[in-house]
Amino acid sequence: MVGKISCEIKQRIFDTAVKLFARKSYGLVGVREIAAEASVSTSMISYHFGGKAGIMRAIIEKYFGLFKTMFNDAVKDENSFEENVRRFIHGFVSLIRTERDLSMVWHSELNNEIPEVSDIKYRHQLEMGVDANKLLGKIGLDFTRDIETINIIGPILIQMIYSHFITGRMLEQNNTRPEFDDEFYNRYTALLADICLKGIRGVFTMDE
Amino acid sequence: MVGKISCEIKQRIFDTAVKLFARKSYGLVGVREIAAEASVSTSMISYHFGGKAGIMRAIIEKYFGLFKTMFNDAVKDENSFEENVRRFIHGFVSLIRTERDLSMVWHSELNNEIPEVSDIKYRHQLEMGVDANKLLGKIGLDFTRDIETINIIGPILIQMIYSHFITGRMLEQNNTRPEFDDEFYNRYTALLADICLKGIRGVFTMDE
Amino acid sequence: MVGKISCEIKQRIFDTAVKLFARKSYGLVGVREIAAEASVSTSMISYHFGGKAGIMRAIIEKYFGLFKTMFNDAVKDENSFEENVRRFIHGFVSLIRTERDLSMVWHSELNNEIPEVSDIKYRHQLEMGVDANKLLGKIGLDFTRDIETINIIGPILIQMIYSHFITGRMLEQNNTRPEFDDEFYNRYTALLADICLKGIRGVFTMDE
Amino acid sequence: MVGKISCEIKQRIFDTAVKLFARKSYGLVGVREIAAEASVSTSMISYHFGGKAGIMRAIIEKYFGLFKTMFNDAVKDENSFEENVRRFIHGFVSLIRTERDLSMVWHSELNNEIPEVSDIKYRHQLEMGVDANKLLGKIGLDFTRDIETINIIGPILIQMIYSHFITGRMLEQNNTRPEFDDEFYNRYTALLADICLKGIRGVFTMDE
DNA sequence: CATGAATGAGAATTCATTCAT
DNA sequence: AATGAATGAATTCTCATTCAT
Repeated sequence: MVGKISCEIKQRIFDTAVKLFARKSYGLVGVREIAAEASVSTSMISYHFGGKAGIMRAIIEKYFGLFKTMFNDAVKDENSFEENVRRFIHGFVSLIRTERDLSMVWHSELNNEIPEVSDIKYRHQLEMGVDANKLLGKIGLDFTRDIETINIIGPILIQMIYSHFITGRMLEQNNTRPEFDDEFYNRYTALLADICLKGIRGVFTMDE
Repeated sequence: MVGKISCEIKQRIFDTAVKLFARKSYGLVGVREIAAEASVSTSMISYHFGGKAGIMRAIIEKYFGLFKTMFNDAVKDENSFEENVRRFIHGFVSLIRTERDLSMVWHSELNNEIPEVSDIKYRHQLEMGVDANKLLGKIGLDFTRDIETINIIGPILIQMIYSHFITGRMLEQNNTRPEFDDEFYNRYTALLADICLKGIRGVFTMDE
Repeated sequence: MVGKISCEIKQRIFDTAVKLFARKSYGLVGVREIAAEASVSTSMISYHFGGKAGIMRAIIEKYFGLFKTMFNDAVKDENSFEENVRRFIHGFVSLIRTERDLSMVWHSELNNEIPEVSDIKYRHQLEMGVDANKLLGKIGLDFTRDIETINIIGPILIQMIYSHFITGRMLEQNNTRPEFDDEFYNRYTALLADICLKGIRGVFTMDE
Repeated sequence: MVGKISCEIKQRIFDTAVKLFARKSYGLVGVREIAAEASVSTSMISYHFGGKAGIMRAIIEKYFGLFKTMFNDAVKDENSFEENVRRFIHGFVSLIRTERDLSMVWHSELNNEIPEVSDIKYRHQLEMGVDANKLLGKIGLDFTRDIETINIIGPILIQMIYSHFITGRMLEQNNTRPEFDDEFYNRYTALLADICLKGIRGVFTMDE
């Protein structure tokens, strides 16, 4: 089973690596650091994952599995476009919150050229394109004609949803230290959906 | 002047580093690689930038200077909110296109913990918050009351604008290899502005 | 019995190790590689041979046992010098052909300093000196007086016989890919004996 | 220039590696050991030779250059076959004596599969075949018809000449510790030539 | 200004072996 | 008898930096 991790040590390495990669990026984290933080011997990384890149592969597989499950739970043919958008955004935000480090690693390594990993990245990205079409198709787009628009809007959606988390640490470092609780994320999710459906100004006309 | 690089070798190092960092991330690029690609001796990096991190500092300074210039050119008090949004998006897209590698480095290193660089990152991020407020203030937001919304919408805007470039390489690898010319970026800019102002569906009601 | 291996797994490890050592040398083959190729667990090597060096010891013991048997079968007091030389060469070539990998390992590790193995190597080399004397003594040499000549000719004989096998792989890689069948080895054996008995030119005066 | 080594440290690494490889084989010697014995930093090996295998490549190149020079000095078209054989043997023995470790490394790695080095080994072996033909051609061999014989006798010659050095250390370890001086090597060279020209028994009929 | 040899710390990985099962 | 997870030492190699020239 993809992403299934049986051994306890293997899991600890995986979790630690995800945490460190999220904070410092793949290239700036060493296997010694992961091993030390996970309290295992360095050789265990090669033993269980076949090397540092192997952890990255596992991370991408794991993330994609979660994304797919989330997507299939959220987006249904029988729903309206608006409902699908809201449910997708909600599901995506929940996924990022639940697996924040994992999600951030996936996102920040999107653009990194790591040869050993590029094959599975490529495969998953193709599948995400199919998903995007399924979501946006409801709006009445013709995939063959409007492929450019789909290829633009899909990424926009993803980046919008991620936006808070990308700048999250930055805000945490600043003097304004807001609390990011369930309440906040409800507002965040609603805001995203409103912008998608009505534009920025729509957010405020609705509020007032 | 900020970001001004006088010496020709220094400039070559800078440009090469930007190109490589954009492709492979800061942590995965070594000084030897930069020096070789720039056809200079490795010691020149320490000499001109005081080390690898020094290049990163220069990159961030340079990017921020360009951003600030762009912002001040685009966003004016005398313009309407809609006009400011459109001009900002246009200016931002143009900046990213003109200095694509530089922009990608800035963006992808946003979340990376590089101790030697974190101080200037922090300072600049604060200033961008001020800018965001200036842009969104036109919509009638009260900075003191709606700070959360501003802190959410600002990043959303940035990520939306970046979205195409983040997934750009991915698209280039896929079988669909669209041409990204001026025409395309006009459509892209308009699309972004429309989504901001009217929501996703608004994009299509306008088209038809 | 020396060299006798009872357990089936132990035998598989031994054979695989011989094969790999012959191809890549003792120092360049790891226990993991042997275990994998033999489809056994790595720990079996320590279990059955007490470690990697233990395999080498077993190899040397095995080879020496075969050599001794061959020698005693080939060289008899009642034979003439010429007959003994021819029979010895024939037996030696047959031995190398039958146990080619084993023979190559023995030969190529002749000069390698492997501390854990040097004691048995030393003991066997002494015995081979005795054998050489027995063979060459027939020619009328006085062991006590002509020991230097014996110590020279013995090794010469061995290296001559091995010569084809040492350069065998080289020839196989070259464009000329001769077939090495029984016919060939008959010619090879005769040629060796002729050189020993008559010199290089003698080979050709006989042919014509 | 092939084999030319300018830097003093590079030379020290080379010499030390040759010494250690000769004693323990390529696979059993580590770069740390070489560096320590040569009193240089470990990284110098990668710096100057591009890695451990690079030393091996340099060794093979160096040896082949010396061999070629020796061969061209010794074997002349105007000489008789016998003279060429004697001069070749003499030159070869001198070469091995002068560059004993180098020669032993070349010889003992003949059969080792070191992927990074196999290309140059292959190239040199081809050229040695050409040399062998030149030497033996004088005896009246037809290269196209007698290629098999040449391919057999060439290696035999090499192994005969090497034989003393291959078993040399062995003899040194034994209780009989003969002195190997110029006198000895004169006898050794003559013996080899006599065997080549007259066979083993010829050695003694001449002596007596 | 610019070089490139040199460094030592640190990188990832592989090693042979052990040990609980 | 056999396994395979686990280890820690040792492997080769790369790192960013320094320094004499």
